[in-house]
Amino acid sequence: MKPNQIDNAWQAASKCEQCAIRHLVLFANLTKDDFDYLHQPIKELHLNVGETLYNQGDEPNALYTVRSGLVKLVSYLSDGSFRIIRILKQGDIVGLEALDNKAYLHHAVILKTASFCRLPVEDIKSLNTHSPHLFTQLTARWQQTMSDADIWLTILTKGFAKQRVAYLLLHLAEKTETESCYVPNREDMGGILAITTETASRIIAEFKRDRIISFLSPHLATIDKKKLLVITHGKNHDA
Amino acid sequence: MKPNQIDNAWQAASKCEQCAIRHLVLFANLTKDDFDYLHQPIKELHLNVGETLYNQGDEPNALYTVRSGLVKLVSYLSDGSFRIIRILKQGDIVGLEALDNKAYLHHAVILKTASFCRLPVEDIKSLNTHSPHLFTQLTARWQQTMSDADIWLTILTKGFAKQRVAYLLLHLAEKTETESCYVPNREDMGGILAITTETASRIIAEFKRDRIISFLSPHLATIDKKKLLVITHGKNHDA
DNA sequence: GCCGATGATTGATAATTATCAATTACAGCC
DNA sequence: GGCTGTAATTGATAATTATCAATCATCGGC
Repeated sequence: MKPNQIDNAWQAASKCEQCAIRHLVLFANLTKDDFDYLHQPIKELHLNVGETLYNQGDEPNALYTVRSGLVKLVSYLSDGSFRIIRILKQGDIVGLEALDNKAYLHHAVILKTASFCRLPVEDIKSLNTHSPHLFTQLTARWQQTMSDADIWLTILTKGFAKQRVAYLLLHLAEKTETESCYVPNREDMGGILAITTETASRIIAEFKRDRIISFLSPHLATIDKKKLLVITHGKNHDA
Repeated sequence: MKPNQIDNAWQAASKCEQCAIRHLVLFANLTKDDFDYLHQPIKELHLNVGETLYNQGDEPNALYTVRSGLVKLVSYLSDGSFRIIRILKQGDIVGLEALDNKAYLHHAVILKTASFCRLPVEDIKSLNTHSPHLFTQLTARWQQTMSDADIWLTILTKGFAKQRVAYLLLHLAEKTETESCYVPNREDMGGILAITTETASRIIAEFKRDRIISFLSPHLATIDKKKLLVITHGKNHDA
């Protein structure tokens, strides 16, 4: 290793330590010594809406921490249709499967302009071998991913399309700090909820008429959580 | 530690090393030395159909390897309905969330008489800290769990009830060594596919009439994979 | 062999959703 | 401002599924 490479790594490390969202990310409980095992500087990536972080089947050599923005994980089925497997937000890890040296399982596509930290697989592995601090976080991340998958299953599963849309909006609202909430386009909502674009559109249109949702911009809206919760719970018998 | 405890651990360890399905399980690539870190003997558990390995919310102090049988992971929703999150078979790990010290996320209920190895969380953690061999396997297991969850999502997601039932049967057939395949009762099929018991029943009855499935016993049947695959792909326009 | 209980099946009907086909809204661009 | 392409919405209809309600099978126990 050349000295300047090490310097770079150190720089990156010290940057990591000062990271504003460090409490949210994989490196949350590393010590200063642990950063020695990062042999490359941690690079930051910026991507715009519609761009791709990686594709299904790509050889995985890094995982990514979402610093800001939103990312969807998309899986294409044999019949050409697609499903959205999960939506990831600040602090989430994308591409955890890289650690298992398997090809990426999904396409990772930007929904809302996003920035990432790129964590090379080899560094993560060596860090894990030499220091025990990462393991706890990795465990927590896997855990997080699994329970997210469970929530996704629940959304898909619970009741009729209208209830599912309501549940999805509430779930998306949890992913935002502010009062406004990201609303996917109708096709993507269909891809998440296993309904057609038209059904998604009809329901959102109805919600708009009922003042349950108000759009501030094409993909940003405020929602009436109380009403949505009622809808989630079952059928409401009012006009 | 008392000598006899150590002896017990060693015994268990040497048993693990001779385990007939060791290539399938979490300890697949441990060395003899690694087993030193198991401070309790690995206990084996046998449970019958309908019995519970653990309940949602239980304090988790162990994970389990399925040695034989089938287990369903069940999650109850706020409205009293339930969903089956996954079905686990030989070699799979149950209760991986225990490593994160979180309560178990599901109920684990026996579908087909099963035996388990009980792996205490503390042992797994200490083993992981002291030896690098477990990490690879744990990674692989998490990975496995995630891609299983993906498949589950796909099953739930792809097309109409009939297609989903077909897909489920094919998936269950993969979980069996023999030609015959475990078929859940209609209520459980509903819990997996997010359809009603009646719909599940109608479809299975139709499959029976069409000789796509033939029951050998209430929960065991041979299936015509080719026909099921056709159904999976979309609608078939024959009587 | 009979009984009771549980699960599976079937029927009739209403509610929900997909499908096909326009139409409308809107942003970007010349 | 008009044009164009994309996304959203709406309508009409058929297909699918839920719901409610019986009926049928089967298995264990007596």
